Amino acid sequence: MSILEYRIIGMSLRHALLGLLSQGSASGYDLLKVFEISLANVWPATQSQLYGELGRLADAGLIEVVAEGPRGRKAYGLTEAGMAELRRWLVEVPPEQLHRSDMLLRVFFLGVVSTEQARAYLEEQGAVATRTHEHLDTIRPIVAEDDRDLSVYGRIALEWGLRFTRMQQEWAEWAAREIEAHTSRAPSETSA
Amino acid sequence: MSILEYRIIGMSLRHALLGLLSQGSASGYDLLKVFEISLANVWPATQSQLYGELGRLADAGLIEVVAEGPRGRKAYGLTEAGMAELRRWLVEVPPEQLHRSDMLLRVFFLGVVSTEQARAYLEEQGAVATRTHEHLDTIRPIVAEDDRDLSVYGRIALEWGLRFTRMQQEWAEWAAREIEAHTSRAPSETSA
DNA sequence: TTCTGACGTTCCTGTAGTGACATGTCGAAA
DNA sequence: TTTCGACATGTCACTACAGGAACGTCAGAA
Repeated sequence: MSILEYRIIGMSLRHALLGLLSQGSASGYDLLKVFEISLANVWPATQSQLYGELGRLADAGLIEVVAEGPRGRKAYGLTEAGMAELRRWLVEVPPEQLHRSDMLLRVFFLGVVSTEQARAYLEEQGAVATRTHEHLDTIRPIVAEDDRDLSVYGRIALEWGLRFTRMQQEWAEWAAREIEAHTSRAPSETSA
Repeated sequence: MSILEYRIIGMSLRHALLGLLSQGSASGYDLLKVFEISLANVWPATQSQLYGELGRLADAGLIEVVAEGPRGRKAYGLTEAGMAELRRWLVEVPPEQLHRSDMLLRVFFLGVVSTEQARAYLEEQGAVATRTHEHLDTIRPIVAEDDRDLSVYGRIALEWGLRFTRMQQEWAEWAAREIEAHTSRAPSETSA
């Protein structure tokens, strides 16, 4: 049996923009703020990427300028074709199951530092996860209170974050214990 | 190019190579096989990236050619400087906490498809996670049996995968139920 | 009035990542 | 002997991404 086979179908910035515009028209600047705040942990994007992509989407007829404002502001809205593309992506294109994981890569090579350093590293990771988890927990009531029709998806995304951070935290603790157990069974020279 | 002007922020392909070479010398072709098989879901890399990076690492003095074989084969090994850099990266450089998540991005916009489609999507995600989990579970005894000194880190990485997939699966089931509950409370028109 | 700061877009440079193609060596089979 | 497939490295063009400089507009404060 071969290791998982998957295809990487990139370009989700495009669909992030379509998704945001499906919830109302906005300018590049507006969208940039959304990326800086609410979408930062999900799909970070920079201004140079964003404006470029908006231009390409407009050329492709997926979005169009629906209003112009002061200072050259252009508000974009989704076209029919854009909405169709968004739906198609959501339903038909399989999501990426796995992505590059800096952390996992490190774990593969933790053996080259001392056991003590490896344990300290994992404890730090657990602590970071705990902090993030607590932060998410803080904003949970705020999201829950927002009872617009769509907010169920906001809650689902938040819950993912909560579960992910808790998992990471428990894993880090388990891993640190595992290293300790391994060390006491077979004490190796501290190699760094 | 001197080591001084060599940038070391981000770019974990570099450290993946150093990590692999820390476990024994290997040629570009050997390393490519490792990326295709065991490192595929952690840090995918292509051949064009790999050979280029090997050249740059050699120029920077972090690795060196330790043997030459037939068909122009060059086996690389880690230098002292390379090992030092690997240790530095592991211990000093903080890992990225968050990365792009295609899946979460989709959840944010699930509202634009019908409730039925959204539920189906989440169930599919749960099923995929379950399959991956089962696959990982299958290879668990193989990893456990390999009792070299370093294998504890292999086990830790595997455990991360197991916990991650279980978390994802439980979350998808929870989310599907959540959507169902939301729908029965406030039945909305199927919008697609 | 002038200055400042937020708004808003455009462009630039450099690096990272992808897929395809080009080049060549070698062993074994037909 | 020819040919084919695995081995092995190298290069190319293109896209994605990051960071920021440059530039103009407008509202309100000093």
